[in-house]
Amino acid sequence: MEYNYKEVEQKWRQFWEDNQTFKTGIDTTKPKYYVLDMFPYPSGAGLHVGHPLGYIASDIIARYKRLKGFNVLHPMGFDSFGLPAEQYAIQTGQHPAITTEENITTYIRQLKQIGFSYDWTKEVRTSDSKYYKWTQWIFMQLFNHYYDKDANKALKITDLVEKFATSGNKSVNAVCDEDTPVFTSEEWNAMSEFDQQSMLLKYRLTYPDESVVNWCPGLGTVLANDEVKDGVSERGGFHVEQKKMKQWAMRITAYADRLIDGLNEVDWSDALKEQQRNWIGRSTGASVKFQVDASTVQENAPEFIEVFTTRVDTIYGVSFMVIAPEHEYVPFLTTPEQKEAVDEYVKWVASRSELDRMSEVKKVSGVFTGSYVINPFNDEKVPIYLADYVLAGYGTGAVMGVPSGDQRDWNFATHFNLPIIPILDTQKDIDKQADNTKEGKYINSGIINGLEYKEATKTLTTYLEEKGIGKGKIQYRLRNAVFSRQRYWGEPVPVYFKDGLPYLIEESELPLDLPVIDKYLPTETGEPPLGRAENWKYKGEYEYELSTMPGWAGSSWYWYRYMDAQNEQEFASQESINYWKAIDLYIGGSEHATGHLLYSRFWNKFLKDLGLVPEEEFAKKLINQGMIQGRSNFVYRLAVSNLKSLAEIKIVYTDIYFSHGYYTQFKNGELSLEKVQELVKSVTDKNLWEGFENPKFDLIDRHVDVNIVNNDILDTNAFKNWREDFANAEFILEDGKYICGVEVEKMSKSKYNVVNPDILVDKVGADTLRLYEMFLGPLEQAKPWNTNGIDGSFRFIKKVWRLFYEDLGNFKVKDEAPTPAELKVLHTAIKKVEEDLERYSFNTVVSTLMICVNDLGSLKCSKKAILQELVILMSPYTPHIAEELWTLLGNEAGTISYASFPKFNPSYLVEANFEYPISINGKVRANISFPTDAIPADIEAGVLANEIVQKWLEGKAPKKVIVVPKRIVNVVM
RNA sequence: GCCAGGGUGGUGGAACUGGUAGACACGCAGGACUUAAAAUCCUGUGAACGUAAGUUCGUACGGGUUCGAUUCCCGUCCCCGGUACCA
Repeated sequence: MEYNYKEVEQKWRQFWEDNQTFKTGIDTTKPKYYVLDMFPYPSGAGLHVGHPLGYIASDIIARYKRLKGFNVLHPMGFDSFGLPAEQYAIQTGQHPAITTEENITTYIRQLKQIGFSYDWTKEVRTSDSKYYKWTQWIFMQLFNHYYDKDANKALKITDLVEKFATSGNKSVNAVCDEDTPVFTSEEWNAMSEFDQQSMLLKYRLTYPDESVVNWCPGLGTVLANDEVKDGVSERGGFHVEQKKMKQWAMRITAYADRLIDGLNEVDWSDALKEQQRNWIGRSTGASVKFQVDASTVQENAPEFIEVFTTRVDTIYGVSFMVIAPEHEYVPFLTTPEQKEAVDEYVKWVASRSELDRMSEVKKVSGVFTGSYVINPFNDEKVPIYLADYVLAGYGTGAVMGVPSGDQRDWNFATHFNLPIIPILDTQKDIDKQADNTKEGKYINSGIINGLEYKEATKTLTTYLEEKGIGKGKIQYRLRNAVFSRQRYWGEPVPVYFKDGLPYLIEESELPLDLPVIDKYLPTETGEPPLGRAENWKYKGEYEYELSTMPGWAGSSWYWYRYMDAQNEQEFASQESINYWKAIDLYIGGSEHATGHLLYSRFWNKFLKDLGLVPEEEFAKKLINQGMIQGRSNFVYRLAVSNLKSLAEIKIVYTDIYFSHGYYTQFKNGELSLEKVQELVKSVTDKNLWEGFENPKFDLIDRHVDVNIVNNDILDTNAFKNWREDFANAEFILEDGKYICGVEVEKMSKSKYNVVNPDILVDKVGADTLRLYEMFLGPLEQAKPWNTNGIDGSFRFIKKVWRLFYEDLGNFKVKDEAPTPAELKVLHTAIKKVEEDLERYSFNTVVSTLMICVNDLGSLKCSKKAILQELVILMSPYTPHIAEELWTLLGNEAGTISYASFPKFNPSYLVEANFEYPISINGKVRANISFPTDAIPADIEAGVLANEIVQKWLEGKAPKKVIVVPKRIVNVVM
């Protein structure tokens, strides 16, 4: 009897839904396990085979943990705010909510087909106002808190106000803007409401700030770096410039140290942790103030320029200073002679994105301002340059140039003919390249001459602090996160403006719903789309914030909402948060390494400070799944042409398609016209070259829908039916097949390489798809999608079925006692499956299951005791067929989901004899055979076993014996 | 550029802690069953040489450490992700 996967799978999906098999609640009698997928953005292209990869893995773990007796929370939802729906709205006028709703419906339908054990009653959508009410609520908490460095946590802003009123801000050790002045309580109390509120903004964890954005005047909007290609907008090709704009910011830097320290307590890959550490970029160094040489500068020029350096010890090697081209000091430092050159340079830089500037480090560019600073240590005059490798937003926007110790500075100095001063006696070849060594003794270095690195740094820092011109400082690469977007489809910021200052709306007024607007573009005056909303004023009077929140707002806390998704009083009840606590296993793409995962950790720490959540880190274990790339297929169309003269080229595209092998020959210049003409004759009587003088041909590659290609072989009939212009296609085959070309590209609609899971579920069933996706390779590795091997997984399912049914359709499972050989096969599998799942090696489990089923097939095993355990073992991977077989074995329907995982018994694996492989002098191989009960303990333990070998060599003493557990690796004679 | 990861047969990959490289699967070739096809089952399948036993080479490339390296170290090349407004 053939296994009818369609019927069986449908039946069990229905069963799970009808019986709410996977609905989870608080159950204190069981240990809890929270396994979560990074929720998807519901794009218009629907779910492709890359999405389920991580979902299948997490589902396997969820099902495995249920078998292990855990109460498992395994939810799914949608990160449904985002740019694509808004772009679509701009193009078509359809409200993003409608687009989003449609896409989510598709996603849910597709997800349900794969048999995930989600508790759908806990679904969340970030664009649902019942959800974003709480995103806005968290924003309000951030606004109402500041970071106290002494308490090392966020505290209420009202506490801060109290402190200001009683003792000013001198004794307050809090994270705030760099330019915050010191004031007394008297001064504070004398301040106007406006000044007090402005001052508090310098402390709040979210605050309005000036930041640089990609401004596109042509579109009247701000663009993501992603939307800018080569200095122009991807959409429309308009000019893009860098512009400063008022934006909400999140004071994530307040948490920088805790974000670094917290990495020690999570089980994430070292690579990912390293990336986060580097992103935060804590560097210890010093800030140094350089006095500006007043003789050449303009009025209002600053007295000092401050730089941050991690190598204060190189200060005597400074031969120039560079400030960012957009630095506010630039106009004051530029001399009249240099003005033209400086203006031109600044203009050029403004046209370049930050990414361009960072990327093209090899090309040195810059311009002299005409002014100088004085090196405080040796009173040397140092020229001030502008260069685009210095970014205004990082540090002080100014750096000191030490060509002998830094390659970029060296390149700059060489380009502008600036001196390169050696500062360490160990530096070599500094006329050819920089040498960044810290070894050796200082030379040409005033007060640190003859000292070594550590002492020198200490001496200099002390000197700086004594003179009040600098201090030891910890600097972070991490910048405060920009939190506004000039977009429509995002959470409105629950803020209104009074007298130019932001105020929160009342909590009771949440959610602040997105207003309805008719067009989704910015306003004519350059305001964000929300500026179009009519009569949208707070209390009918005050202007609301017109920006919306960024994509990451809603995704920075969603795992708590799943715990109690319907709660209208809180973002989740304390009871549920304290039960589920944190995510035990989180699976998602590595592209979120520094975005989502960092912001989420930040918000989680903040919520922890408020006492709302119990854990400092939100995800204990994290696995990054690799990206699935597309694998495009090509057909090769024959084009016939003649080249009479350049003016008279005639090209005719024929309906003849050549198999890939001919294309390869063609590319290598091995395919002659005669050969092509001969091949063409086999499919058509027409002379395609009739009337052509000097005939030529070409093979044109075209993408072909991968869904009508199987194992790179084209389904020629499906191709003819695919599109009208292929209806009359003729094919030049190889070995009777039309073989397509292959290329790895991004998955995209236009390349016809999007493989849709629905089609595969229809063709081979959800179990096969689940099995195959896991079998593809290590979860964490990026790989192109390839459907070629899926038959192997399909065969596995059919083989399992045949363990239960004879060819004639009789159920053959017997209630007999299993043989030792059968038990060995089963228990080998139990051990491997368990071990591999515990280390999240999803692909090797599939091999283990395949070997187990093959072996049981060879043993013609149809014993109930064996098959029952096998079915449980398979159930996380192939739940549908497992459910079916489980009931066929006489168990109650649906109980397999909470059955217990087979217990491994090592005694079934013990052999009577064990062969120890041995090699002598690295070459000759032989085996020593021992009865198992006589295996020497020192071989098991992997220690030297000279005696044993000597005995085996009949008395000859080996020089050296190298033994590893269960193997004598080498005997050196 | 910078940060991080990767490169193993015709293909996807396995080898977990430095210990018999290529498990498992796809594909291919041959065979069995069949009127035939499909399905299924069996055998072979890294390369070179050899009738064979076997020998040599072989984990991107070049070096190093080690009795022993796909694994550790140094250098080079190539591919993928991130690079702060894609999500």
